[in-house]
Amino acid sequence: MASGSARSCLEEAAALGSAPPVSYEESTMPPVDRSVVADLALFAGLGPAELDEVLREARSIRYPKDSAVFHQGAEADAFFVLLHGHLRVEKTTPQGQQIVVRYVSPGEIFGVAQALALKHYPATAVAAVDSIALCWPSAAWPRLTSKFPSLAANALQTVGSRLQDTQARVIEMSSEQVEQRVAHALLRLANQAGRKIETGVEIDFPISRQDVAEMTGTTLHTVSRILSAWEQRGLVEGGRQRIVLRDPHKLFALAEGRVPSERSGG
Amino acid sequence: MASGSARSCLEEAAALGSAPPVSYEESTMPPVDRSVVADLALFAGLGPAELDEVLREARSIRYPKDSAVFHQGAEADAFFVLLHGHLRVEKTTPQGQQIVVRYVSPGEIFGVAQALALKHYPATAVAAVDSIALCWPSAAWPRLTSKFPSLAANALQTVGSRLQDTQARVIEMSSEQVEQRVAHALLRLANQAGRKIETGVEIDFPISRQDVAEMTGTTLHTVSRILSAWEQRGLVEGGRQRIVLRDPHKLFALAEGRVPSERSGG
DNA sequence: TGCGCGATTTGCGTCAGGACAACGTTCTGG
DNA sequence: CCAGAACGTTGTCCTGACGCAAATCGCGCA
Repeated sequence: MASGSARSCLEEAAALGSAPPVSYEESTMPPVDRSVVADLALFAGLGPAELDEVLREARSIRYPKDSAVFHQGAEADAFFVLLHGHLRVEKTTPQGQQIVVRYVSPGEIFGVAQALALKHYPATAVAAVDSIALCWPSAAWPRLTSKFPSLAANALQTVGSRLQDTQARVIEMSSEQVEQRVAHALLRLANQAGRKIETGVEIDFPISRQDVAEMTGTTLHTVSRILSAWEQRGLVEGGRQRIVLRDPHKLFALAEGRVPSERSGG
Repeated sequence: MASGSARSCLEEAAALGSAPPVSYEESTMPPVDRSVVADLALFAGLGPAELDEVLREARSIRYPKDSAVFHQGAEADAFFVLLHGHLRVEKTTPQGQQIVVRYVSPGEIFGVAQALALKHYPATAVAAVDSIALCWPSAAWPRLTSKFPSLAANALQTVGSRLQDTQARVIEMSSEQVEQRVAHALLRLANQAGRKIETGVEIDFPISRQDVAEMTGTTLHTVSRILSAWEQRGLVEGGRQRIVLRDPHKLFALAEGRVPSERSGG
């Protein structure tokens, strides 16, 4: 609900185009240096000159923690690549319940609604920590992809792997107990945003029990209970909006189905 | 497990190329006439000549009911477009449980694993009724998309809308009761494969309670109970591997959350 | 340093829905 | 026409997870 204080991509662009006294940086500073994106998967296969051409239309925008990059239902006027930070992508059901769809990590393309023939963003993206993203107007997408087919191919792969993830999640929700789903969710988070510390792997951004509940289709109460039990067994280490996996291997075994949670039997 | 008796796409192609006494049809018959695919969304934007070029590499294959088009885990050596019939796409969990991922309707592209950078099919596709599909070797995909960028764009939209559907399903499973999920599943099926008959809308292919259970993450027992209750209330009409929606509107209301199932309270 | 709010923990009651079991019904093949 | 199998229906029991509610903790801010 805290509507972002950050300007949207198009507002930036409009300001750039219309402001009569164009400042030095705005007129001549390349929006982004290609070194920061040269090895992103999305741009694999593009030469330096081509990269510059693509980046010429981009703007770099900073999103403070808890600000929204875009809102569910808003007109999809831009697409993005995350450079730094982490975003939480969430959907709200007609009944008002929120669901965390996924987290975006640096290097990922997101908000490509226009490429999927959507006129509006299907979800809301919120900065979980201070973040920086590149941003292009949606109108640039057809032009860029027709000129650089590898962009479309790479985007297709990205969307495809996202589809795989989402289907995996459907399967988890169909076939697994809550405890296994939570384990899977944490492992996935650690995998894509884990930071190795002495006592294990820490998830690199603030995440509440509520967030985990919204990722796994359960309630914060249940998540809290599960994490408490795991903490007693030395599997994880909790804290305010903080989770450390102390024994990812054992957690994985638990996620896979064996290793009963509490039961004495077996 | 009934491994299809149908030849795979590549076996067909190999047979075509290597069989010494090439028969008349095999050597000269165009694999498919463009009239049968001219108005498929996938090929929107291609001229007749281009269409012919794309179709030149395709083969048309018939899949009898219950035969597999491809198996989960098999090498992804082809991609397909369904011309006629209906396919059930299912995944098997490591624990052996099966999940129905979706149904494929005529006109849809499927099995594009290669485009998503997968070497193996992530799911199994089985003909729910006798079906016919066009089939291209996976190797043709990069060539075709680089020559006809609209193909990639269209595929991206297809995969994107599939992603939307899957996410919608995740949200349903997170936030809805079993009964609502079953209602949603039936409405979706009716929507994409419904046939209007006197008493309502019939789902156009054989579908068992087990199948519905695998779509909604529940058990066939629960599905059976729910359908029985609905039948008593005149919402649906059952039968062996057959479901007719007699009152889609009321079913929709039920799926949306209001209209309690049984409760007497108000 | 003390206050206040949001995050977290935890106990308890309840119930939807899964497990088990038995039976009825409709196809299929000989 | 009959046997057998696959599909579907129903009843009973039981458990895991949700809802409610209250206590507690920890961080940020003044």
